[in-house]
Amino acid sequence: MSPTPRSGLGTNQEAVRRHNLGTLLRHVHQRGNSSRAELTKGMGLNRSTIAGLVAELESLGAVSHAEAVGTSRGAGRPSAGVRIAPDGPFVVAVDLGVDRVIVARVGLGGSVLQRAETIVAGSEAWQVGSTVAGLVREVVADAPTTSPMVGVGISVPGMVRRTDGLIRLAPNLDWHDVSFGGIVLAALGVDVPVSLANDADLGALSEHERGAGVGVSDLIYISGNVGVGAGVISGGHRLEGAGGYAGEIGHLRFNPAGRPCHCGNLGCWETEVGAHAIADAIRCPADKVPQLDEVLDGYAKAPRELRGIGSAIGQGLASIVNVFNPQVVVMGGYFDAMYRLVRAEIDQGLADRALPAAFESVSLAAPALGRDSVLLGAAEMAFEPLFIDPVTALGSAIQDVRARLAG
Amino acid sequence: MSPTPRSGLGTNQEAVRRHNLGTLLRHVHQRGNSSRAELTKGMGLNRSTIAGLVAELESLGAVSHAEAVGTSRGAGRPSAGVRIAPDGPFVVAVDLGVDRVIVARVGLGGSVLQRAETIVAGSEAWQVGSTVAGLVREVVADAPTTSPMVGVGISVPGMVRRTDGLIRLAPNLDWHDVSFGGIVLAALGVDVPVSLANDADLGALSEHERGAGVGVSDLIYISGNVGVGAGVISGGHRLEGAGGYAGEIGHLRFNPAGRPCHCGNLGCWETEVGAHAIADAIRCPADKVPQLDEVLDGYAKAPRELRGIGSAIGQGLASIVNVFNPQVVVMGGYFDAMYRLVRAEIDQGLADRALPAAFESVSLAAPALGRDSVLLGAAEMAFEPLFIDPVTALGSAIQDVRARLAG
DNA sequence: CCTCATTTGTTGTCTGAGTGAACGCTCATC
DNA sequence: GATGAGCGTTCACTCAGACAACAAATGAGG
Repeated sequence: MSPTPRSGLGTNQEAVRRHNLGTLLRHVHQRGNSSRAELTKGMGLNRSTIAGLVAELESLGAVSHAEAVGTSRGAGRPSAGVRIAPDGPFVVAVDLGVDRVIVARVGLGGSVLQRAETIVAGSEAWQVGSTVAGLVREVVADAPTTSPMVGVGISVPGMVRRTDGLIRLAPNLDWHDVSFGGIVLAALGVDVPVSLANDADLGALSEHERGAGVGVSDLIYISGNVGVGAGVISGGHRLEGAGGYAGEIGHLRFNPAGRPCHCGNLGCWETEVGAHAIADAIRCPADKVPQLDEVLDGYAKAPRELRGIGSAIGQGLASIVNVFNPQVVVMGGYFDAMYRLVRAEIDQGLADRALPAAFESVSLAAPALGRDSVLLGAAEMAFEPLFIDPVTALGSAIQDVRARLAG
Repeated sequence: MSPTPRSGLGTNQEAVRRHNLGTLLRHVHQRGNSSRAELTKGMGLNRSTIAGLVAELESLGAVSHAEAVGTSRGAGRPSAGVRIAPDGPFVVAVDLGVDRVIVARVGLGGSVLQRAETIVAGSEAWQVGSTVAGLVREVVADAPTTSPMVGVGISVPGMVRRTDGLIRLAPNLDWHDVSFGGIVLAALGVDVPVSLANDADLGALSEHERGAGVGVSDLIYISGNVGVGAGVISGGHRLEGAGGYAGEIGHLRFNPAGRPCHCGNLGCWETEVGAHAIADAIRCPADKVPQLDEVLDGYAKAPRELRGIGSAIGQGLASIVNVFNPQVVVMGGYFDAMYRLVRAEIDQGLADRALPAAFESVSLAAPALGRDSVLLGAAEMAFEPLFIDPVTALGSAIQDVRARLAG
């Protein structure tokens, strides 16, 4: 009904079909299995049009027919079910952490079909790329040969250039200007669409799509890994920035009389609420900092030392809330644990410092997808081309992945 | 070619026509007078389709034919000109300042056809509404009777709720929860679409459309009025936030050991770089604070007292650049003058504190539309429905405005 | 001055996507 | 078991945009 005003391009009817096909598939992806009646209402199109679209997606192998699915509610002939095809398209999601890598095969609907995880040994990019390639081979091992692989989505704890996916800087991996997508592809020996993005951005994406922010068009995912970052969804769109580096909230000025930050400034927010600051406060050894979330989970009650940090989190969030006016702030990474432990301090800090208009409509939330937010966000990103143009995306997807990744 | 993925709705061919008609008109609005050949290239549609669209817009009275417009460049038959109709649709833009109101009648292409301005006497909302209504009557006095008025756009120095245009808080007018749109309509005695928004947001809009940020999809307009705010365009979209209050950068935490801010906190950025801080530094009397930009224009060279403020501006901008990663930052309001005076300090402060990745792609710019940025942004906002659906917008526009506003 | 290539406007036909109405199927309700 | 409601299916219809052919208007070159 409302095509983008910004592209400046006109719409022809080929584009209409693409859009409707993609939108239909997106609906199925979001709701999981659905029915044609639901889709008719959801898309505002005619019954017969929906029938045609579903038929085309069936012939593409993306969805399959299901007789009279679920419990019928009310009178009338039950609507035909539209099910995600069991041997339908999938993506591979990669969550690149500071000390471990998680790889998963994810189907439509966001279901994790297979997963593999390992500790990262060497920190050289090519080593990690080789490790990832091995895990990818693992997770596609049981994929039906008829299932096409649409793409690979990779989450990176650092800044990713949006034009080409170059990793500009991943401080905790000590990577600079690494073309990790190319490295992984080379290690796999195939050519598939690979997309990379910042971990916080992807956390926001998945929580928006199927987590704590469903139906919320303005949300922020605060990522607490070793560094502090944010993914922002505003008006339903990802906030990317000119280069793709938007959301670097860790380096907001917080206390100019504070400690030096690795970025060169004094008293960035990250120096007060980052993993190292928290670890110092609770005397957690430095080598356990990457698992800070698990360490914090070990506490039943908040040690006194964390209270001040809780206030600092709340006060920093206030700036963020003032600037972005989100409806939901999802506390990702170790912020989830922190919010459980020092909720009162965080809430108080936020209430004290946020502007009333922005404060009244915001709420803090735990990630509904738990620790899989970022992983599932990588999957969402990889699926995206499928919802823009299913025919093209499935055309460029690779078939019989198992065989082609054998080497 | 690429309809919005977010709306979730399907596209039917009625919507296609609406979109193409609107997009075509938007092109004409942006480029000013154009030619059918240009539009064919710009929209990626067929020649004959463009011809049909132009014909429909002509019959709607929005554009008119022009034979062989401009200088022909190269061989071939010269393309028919598509001109903005002289008696075409217009909007009324209102720039509500702290101490004055500017009202203008603005035509397609962003041309100011008539303008009126006055000092605001009383600060009661109904008084201001009455004043505005009077100015509106002035600026439509010479409008052709066949020219339809599409709507009224009002810029407000404060927070505007996006759902209904309620002014939640305009600190420098001392307004709380004022339905100013309704007040103006009541004073005018007609019913036209009225839209309100924050001044900084509108500055960003116009600078993006036809100012220093043409072709730039990520820009920030820093508004220096009495308060400090920002309008953000990201990925070509306005950043609004859940309630419409996004961009309140004046209350970013800057110096927790600093002066108290009217918002209740200590050391907000605004307390260091706001109009009152600058006025104090240069010993400008308090009653001249609303005209601080003009006061600053009186300086040929920066007094020493402004240098520290320049650094604070630069350092604060660094936080903003880190968070939004814009390509252009437009220095609106008195920041324009400040940038002329203490450019070195601002640049230095920004360079010192911004992250390299974000810093390398950003540039600061003066508002290309001068002091009309905000006013023209209000016009752009009011025109927006016309580019979404010209037929409907012109249908609900009011004809023969002069007569109907006579009372 | 004439011819040619080039670009665009104009016209009529065609394609294809979504619509809408008629009809039949399947359910819940009484 | 009759009835109504909701849905799938089919087919004719509408209409927006594409496409091809032709006409018109320019600049370049001889």
